[in-house]
Amino acid sequence: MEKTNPTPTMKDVAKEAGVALGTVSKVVNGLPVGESYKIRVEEAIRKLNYQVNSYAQGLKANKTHTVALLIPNTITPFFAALVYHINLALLKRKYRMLLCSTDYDPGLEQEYVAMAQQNKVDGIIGLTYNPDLLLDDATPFVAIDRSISARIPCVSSDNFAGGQLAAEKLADLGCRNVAFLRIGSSLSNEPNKRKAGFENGCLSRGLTYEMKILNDGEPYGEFENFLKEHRINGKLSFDGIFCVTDTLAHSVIGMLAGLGLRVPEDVQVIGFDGTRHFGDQEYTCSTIVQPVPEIAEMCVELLLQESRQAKPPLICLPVTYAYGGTTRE
Amino acid sequence: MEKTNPTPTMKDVAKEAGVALGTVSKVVNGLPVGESYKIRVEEAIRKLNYQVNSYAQGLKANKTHTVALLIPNTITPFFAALVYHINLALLKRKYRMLLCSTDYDPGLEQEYVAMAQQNKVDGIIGLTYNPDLLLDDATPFVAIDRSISARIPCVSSDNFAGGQLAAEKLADLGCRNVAFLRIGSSLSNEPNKRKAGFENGCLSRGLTYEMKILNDGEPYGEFENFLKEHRINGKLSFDGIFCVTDTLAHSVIGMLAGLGLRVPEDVQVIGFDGTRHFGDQEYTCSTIVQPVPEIAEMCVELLLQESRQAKPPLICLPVTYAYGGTTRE
DNA sequence: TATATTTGGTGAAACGTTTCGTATGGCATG
DNA sequence: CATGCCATACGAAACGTTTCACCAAATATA
Repeated sequence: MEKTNPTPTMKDVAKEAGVALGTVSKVVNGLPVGESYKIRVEEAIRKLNYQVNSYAQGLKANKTHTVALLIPNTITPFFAALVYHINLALLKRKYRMLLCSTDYDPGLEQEYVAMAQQNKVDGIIGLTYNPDLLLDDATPFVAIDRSISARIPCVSSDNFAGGQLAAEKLADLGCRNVAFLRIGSSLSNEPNKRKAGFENGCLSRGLTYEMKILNDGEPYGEFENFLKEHRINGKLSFDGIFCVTDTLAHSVIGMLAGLGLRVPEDVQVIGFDGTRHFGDQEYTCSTIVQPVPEIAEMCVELLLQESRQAKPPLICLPVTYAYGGTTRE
Repeated sequence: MEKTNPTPTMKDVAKEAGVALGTVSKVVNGLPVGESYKIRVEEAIRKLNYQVNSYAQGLKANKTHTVALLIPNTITPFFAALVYHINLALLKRKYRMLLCSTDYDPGLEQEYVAMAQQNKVDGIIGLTYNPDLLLDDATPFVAIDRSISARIPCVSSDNFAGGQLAAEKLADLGCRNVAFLRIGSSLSNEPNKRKAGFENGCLSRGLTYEMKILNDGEPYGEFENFLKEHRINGKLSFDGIFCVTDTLAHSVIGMLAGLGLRVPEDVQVIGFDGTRHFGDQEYTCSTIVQPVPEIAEMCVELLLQESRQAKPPLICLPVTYAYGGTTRE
């Protein structure tokens, strides 16, 4: 009578195949084994529908083939794209992904890090906002966008060059007076780099410019006031806007439409990130594109590479401009 | 001399505290232990910075506090919102989430399921498209949107009612001739339910209607043709459009603008999903809102509830209408 | 044919928990 | 003061792998 084992173990397979435990282990792990043994074991595995217990594996090998990703949320399109492409890069290397959505909460970030380490993931990729995140040095860590410490590698896009590119593009498209728009006083400093680059670009191209930080609470009212202050004889005193993110750009475009201003005829708008609908070729606005697939690939590569480098690299990837209907081209 | 143990175990803690292994285990798991013991153990844990090895735990208890989520991608806003809210619901119960992005690939879906089961996650939540997905009955499974088998509970929003609501809303807002738009011949059947509901609503309100499936490849050209066919004396023969998703609605609105048609003055547009930018109060278009937080909560609840019910429930959650600027109100 | 050498399968030990039968100390009872 | 009982800490066994020292068989060498 066949004894139906609910979840067969290596021992069961060994018995079924009439071989030793270690032999089964070798077959499972692809180590060299005599052909006849291999066949018998594989048959037994099929017959019993055996699957390795990766928790036993993890316990023994202290390796889990799992990486934790810390990210504020999955809804912001840039984050969503990051999650997607990091998942892809991990899948390619047969790694699994533990998703940790932190909501920008430093406490939660720390909690997730502790959990990830306790959970013995093989590494952590983090886009975090806790300036004094506590890391053990047993678990490799790669930061995105924000350098955490001198010991931690960091991958980001070239935010300064992006700001500069936006200014140059607006200048090329005929703008003379431009504005930089961002929301709130974010904890991160990419916006500052984008702003600095934009400023630099404006200066080198002789554009007059204006910087405006919208209040997080009610950007609409503030933006309207901003526009009123800059309207002379019914005409806007600027003809180009660089928004710190595409999301903000979308809002701004909506507000402009609500105020009877045409984009790109009256004002040209450039965003930042390179958001687009999935599978769609079209960008949702003219934008500075972050190379998300490359960022993802680089993070995973750095995280999983065998040799820790003495001096952790700070990678800065190039950005590009893409037309998305909110500029003249 | 203090021996610096790289990763202390329960045994180390026991030695440090001068108690037995089992006592440490009890303290760690919050089981009743004499107060003096508890204090000594907790002190030792702090001193050694001990953390439980959850792989040993998983091996022993056959419980991992981890749930796998299968979803086509994280970029489509509806999916992104699902991921976010399911993560939240899991976090509340101190569960972790293994994210499996499947790209609509049935093979990859099956692979992930096998991996999840092998990995001994405590359960799987899946929005999948493989009609003959193979599941073992050891791992609880909850389906989203698509009922997989009679043995598997399924959570979805009321797509039929949503379609109906869209028709009624358009009727209320003064439309007389409307169109239903979708892209491609998706494998899923929610679009069909939305269409059926819409049809039903149109009939009961006396609207004339038209159904159009846009080709996945080049929706723009097709849509333009569709419009041309329905233009009589320069005027469109319909005044309301119901799009099967918000994403499609956005594209359609862009196309309409490109053709010189005003939304909502010339045509009113209603989407489906309830997409909005993160933290923003505003919907990106007028839309039928899926109750994503409730869907997430329900999935997790069903998955983790102790008692498997004899007859797995098919949950159908109510949808609502929300104004987003692309209708009269 | 006898010995050295290699090849490759064997199975016990160990990874860090949880569990549970056993042992011990304290307290109540007669 | 002796006995019985209860509460609770103890620690060995088990979970399912991987690893490695050991051993048997097969081949090569003299």
